[in-house]
Amino acid sequence: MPKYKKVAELIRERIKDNTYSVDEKLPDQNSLAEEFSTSRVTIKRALDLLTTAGLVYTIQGSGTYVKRNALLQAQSSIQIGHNVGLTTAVRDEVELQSKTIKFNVRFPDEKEQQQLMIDKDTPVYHYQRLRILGGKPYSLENTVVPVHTIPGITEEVLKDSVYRYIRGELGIIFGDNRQIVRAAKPNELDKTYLACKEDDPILEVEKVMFLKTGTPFEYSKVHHRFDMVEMSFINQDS
Amino acid sequence: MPKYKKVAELIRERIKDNTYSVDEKLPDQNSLAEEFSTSRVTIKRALDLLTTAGLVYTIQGSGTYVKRNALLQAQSSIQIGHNVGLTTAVRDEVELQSKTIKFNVRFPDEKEQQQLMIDKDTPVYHYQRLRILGGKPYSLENTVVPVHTIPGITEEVLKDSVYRYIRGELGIIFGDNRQIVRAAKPNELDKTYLACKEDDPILEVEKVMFLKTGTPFEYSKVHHRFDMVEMSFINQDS
DNA sequence: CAGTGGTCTAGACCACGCA
DNA sequence: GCGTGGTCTAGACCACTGA
Repeated sequence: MPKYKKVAELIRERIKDNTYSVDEKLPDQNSLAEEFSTSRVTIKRALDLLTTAGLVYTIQGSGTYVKRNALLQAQSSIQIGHNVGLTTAVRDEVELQSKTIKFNVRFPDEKEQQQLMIDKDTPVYHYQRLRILGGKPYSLENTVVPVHTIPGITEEVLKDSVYRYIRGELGIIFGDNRQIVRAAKPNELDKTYLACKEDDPILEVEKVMFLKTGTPFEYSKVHHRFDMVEMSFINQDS
Repeated sequence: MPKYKKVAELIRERIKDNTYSVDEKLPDQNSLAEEFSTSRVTIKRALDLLTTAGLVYTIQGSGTYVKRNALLQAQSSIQIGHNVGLTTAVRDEVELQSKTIKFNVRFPDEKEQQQLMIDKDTPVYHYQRLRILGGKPYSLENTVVPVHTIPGITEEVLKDSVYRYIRGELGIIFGDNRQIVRAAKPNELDKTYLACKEDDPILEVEKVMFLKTGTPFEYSKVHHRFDMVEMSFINQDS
């Protein structure tokens, strides 16, 4: 682990155990550089990490301060980018299952061509899966994946995790993803598989996943039961 | 503007106008340093910016490459952190209005105390506003703000923009915000003010806004008409 | 093994906050 | 004007890729 990350980790510990407490000013960068036997540039990089993580803020000419809400963020070690995700309103010990409703290969429609940056003659996998948590269905996935980007998807793979297959078996590295979230009315499939009543809303998530190289490799629309899933995220300041 | 930002901006231009095209390798950092009459460290910082912005990716030992989907991001100049927001499914020329339904001062309930990090004796403003776009109501805000953090809110301020008041009049700097998004059934207020039918879903956004210092200054729950608002965001890779 | 990106240093100068 | 953070440099060493 590079030194600037180590230093950031050490300072994070100090914030967590109140060595540097909320609203307090940290020692100046020169002092920190001396204490950690490093250069000021390295200290600056460490503090930048902590700033991005939402633990501290700096005022040029004044100093570096611990944020009022730092302790909320200080628990886990430094991980940025992982700040968005689905939260199921359920405990951990519950069993997660998948049931494949549909699995075939076809050509993409226009929207899929555009989102996946492929032409109309590029074959895609198309599958629908029902996700079940503790015996209760909670979301219905509808996914399209270009065959030439992620080859070798089988019903076996779908029973487990597709992402684990991509990362583990194929050794492919993920990149960004773009999502759009809406509220929607349930369609016939939702009523059938998610046991939605006529007036139960759906949380719809439309998503495009990219590889590190910027190649889109998955376009999906997922319908979630409104009473089992919510999405949370953090907006960084600019 | 610092040099590393200028360099980043110049490289972004080159990607945009195809001087460096998709999937292509950029010149190595030493060459770039020479060309821009700067040091390699500065080039590295510029490339880091572009990486964060999703335009390029690097492979140690190999080089820096333009992402396949770089052009989508290359249009606007470099702005990170602004990647999450509400999108109204409407054009620009339409008029935006606010109608204040309720405005008073009271003490916070338990949830509000916790979210705003205040105790039960700290007075808060509480207001509800209907947002109207081109004559059509599209969202209903329910907002709580501690009086001692943002003093001087009036009905006049509510008619305009509260954020403009905070930033402009009070000169206070915003920081992060945390949001949770859900689908929900409409309540009586929604039916009255948003003209929701019984089976029209609601997109509910619960949000806490923080100052740069980490002090929470606003806790809100906003109900959006499902057919007028969606939320989009980008997840960075880690 | 040559080329490339990732990290680190010591020292310098600038911009800003604050008294 | 002093103390602080923000930027920049030249040079060095290391880690990794790929021929």
